[in-house]
Amino acid sequence: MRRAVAGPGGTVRGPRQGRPTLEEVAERAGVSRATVSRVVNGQTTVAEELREAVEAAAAELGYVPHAAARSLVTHRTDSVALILPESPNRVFSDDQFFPSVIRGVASELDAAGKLLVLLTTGSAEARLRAERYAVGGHVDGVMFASLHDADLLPELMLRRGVPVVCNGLPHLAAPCIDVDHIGGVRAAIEHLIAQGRTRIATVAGPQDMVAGRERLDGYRQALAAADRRAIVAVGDFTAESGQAAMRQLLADEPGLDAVFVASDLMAHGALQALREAGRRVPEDVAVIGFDDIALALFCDPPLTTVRQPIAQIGRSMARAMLRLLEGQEVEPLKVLPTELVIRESA
Amino acid sequence: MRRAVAGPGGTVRGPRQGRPTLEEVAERAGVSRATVSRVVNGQTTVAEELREAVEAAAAELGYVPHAAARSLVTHRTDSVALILPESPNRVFSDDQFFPSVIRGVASELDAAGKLLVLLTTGSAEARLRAERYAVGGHVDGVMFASLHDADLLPELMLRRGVPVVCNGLPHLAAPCIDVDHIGGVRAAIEHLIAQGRTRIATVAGPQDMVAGRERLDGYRQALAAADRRAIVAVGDFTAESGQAAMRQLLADEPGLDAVFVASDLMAHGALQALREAGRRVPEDVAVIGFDDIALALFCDPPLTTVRQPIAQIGRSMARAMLRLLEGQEVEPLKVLPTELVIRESA
DNA sequence: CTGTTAGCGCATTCAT
DNA sequence: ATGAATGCGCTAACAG
Repeated sequence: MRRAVAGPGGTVRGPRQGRPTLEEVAERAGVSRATVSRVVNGQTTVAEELREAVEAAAAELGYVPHAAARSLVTHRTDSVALILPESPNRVFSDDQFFPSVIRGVASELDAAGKLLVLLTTGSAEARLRAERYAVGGHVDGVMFASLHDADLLPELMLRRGVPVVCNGLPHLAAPCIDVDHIGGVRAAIEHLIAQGRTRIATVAGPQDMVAGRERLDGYRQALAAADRRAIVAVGDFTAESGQAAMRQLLADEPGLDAVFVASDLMAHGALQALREAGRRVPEDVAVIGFDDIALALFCDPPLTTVRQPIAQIGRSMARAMLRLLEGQEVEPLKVLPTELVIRESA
Repeated sequence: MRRAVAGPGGTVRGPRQGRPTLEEVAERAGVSRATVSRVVNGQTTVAEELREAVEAAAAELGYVPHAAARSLVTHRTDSVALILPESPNRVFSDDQFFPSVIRGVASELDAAGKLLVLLTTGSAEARLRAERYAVGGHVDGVMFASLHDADLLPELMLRRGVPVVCNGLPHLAAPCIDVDHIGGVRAAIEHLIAQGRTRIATVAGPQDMVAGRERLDGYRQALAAADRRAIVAVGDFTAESGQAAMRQLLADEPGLDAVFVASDLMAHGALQALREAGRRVPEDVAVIGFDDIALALFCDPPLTTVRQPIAQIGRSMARAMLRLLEGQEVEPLKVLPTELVIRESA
């Protein structure tokens, strides 16, 4: 038995003390370190007899390879980071977007035996830490969810030779996964027009993000095609901002009879604002959201919305990353389909 | 210059190739590796002149310490794992529990400059990977959220000398953070009794978890104190199971006039079952949930529920882990308060 | 205050 | 098929 190293008050000092090493396994099995290494890494060039001896010794000692030592020589860690460019509070708020992306990524990496490291970069320090973390070789690659235009981290990582996969910033020399924002929004607007709605407004998302811009573009295009006038207010994807923007729209254009809101969370806020103003949905004002998160079902009335396959974004990002790490080719831009889900609000 | 290693098709092989090392920085700055190391690690015992030279050289080369190399000698990684003992699909589902715990953990670790590694252990392989990951020294410590009784991972890690903090399994030689389930449930039942409800049923949670058992205990205790009979069905914390259990209760005891449901998600299912059965809430049947996640507000009618401070569980776990890693004392069991939030369903 | 030296635990040549 | 030797990049004693 190895002596347990303990501090003054009996407190254990340092995480791991008596962890068995390759060398100890080798000694116990009566072979060289190299042989143990071969067995541990599943090479087939080892005599059955020795292999069994090594396996027995490893089991008895409870040997587990030391990650850092191994990664120091292999330059691989078998883990991948997912960077969420918001604060933890925002990432794990009511908005199901990030959790769903994480779910997709996690299940795909899980299946590949890779580990997921989550990093939020809502602050400048957090961004710096993430950079040092990734560049420091803690992970084999980095995935970004829902990027803002001004975020330099992806480029920086690319320059450092870190494999990168993006969501929300195409044309970046890194594979990008996104959805068909414009197509989805056009379907929504056309649905409103087909209903006979004439004054169709929008609550747009933040304009420093592709998702915000393209959903607004889709709205403008569909309206222009029908020769209608655009009525626009801008939010930041939060419920509060949706409520405020809806109030603004009602003030600007009291006669509006429909609104496309660029996220379900904002749509929930917009519904509140409409209720405050005494407008009935959908009789007076039709409302369509975007995302189709669980909340859409719980809205009153249940929200008609453009569904985007959020978890699928995560899965696709993970798969692209896995291919990248294998040195296989990856398509530079993958666009997933969106779909109008009609419920009661429009 | 180091030879760049490239594969056949020009594909880069292995993530990082020409990354500058301590040695190169030292050479460029005209000092020894040790001096560079001192500067990089912020030691004050370096002459101003040399320090500046080193910093300049490091900046020019874009030097970032190699995590594995450092951790190989320091035995520290500055990152901590949070283990979520469910599948990714369950962890990141409608239930806000895990996301909220993650949020609490992330914000606290963030502030301490530590990194968060998320591991889901919903399958046997995932559990094995998590074990090897933690024991392999990838992280400095491991936190468990919402443990099941039969989960051996915490004990296993403890035996391996990995610092552990738990939620959901007390008495385990590892600090445990939990909430006052029993107190919260008793308050709920007393509220129902004060309303004059006489036949009070419960949809209990899974009985292989402390949260499930204690919430049922609280219910039984409060009923016994009032000399009432217990009416019990069991779910697994999902909405579907809540709906099924509620149907069961209505079949078993058509005359019930109140139900305490051990999670908001199950309560949402129960409300559906009650609606199906034509019972009005709260007129015919009062409903109280547990958790106070966002969904509770969106229920129809808005759900009276026992609030537990979920994000606070995460924060407390993180703080306990940080203290553990500092070698400071940590209280073995921390119980956070719960609180009855009265809305319209009871 | 600085440089020299010696490993950390492992995978991987290269001999045998 | 196996073992001996080497080095990944870094920190920490130890001298000076």
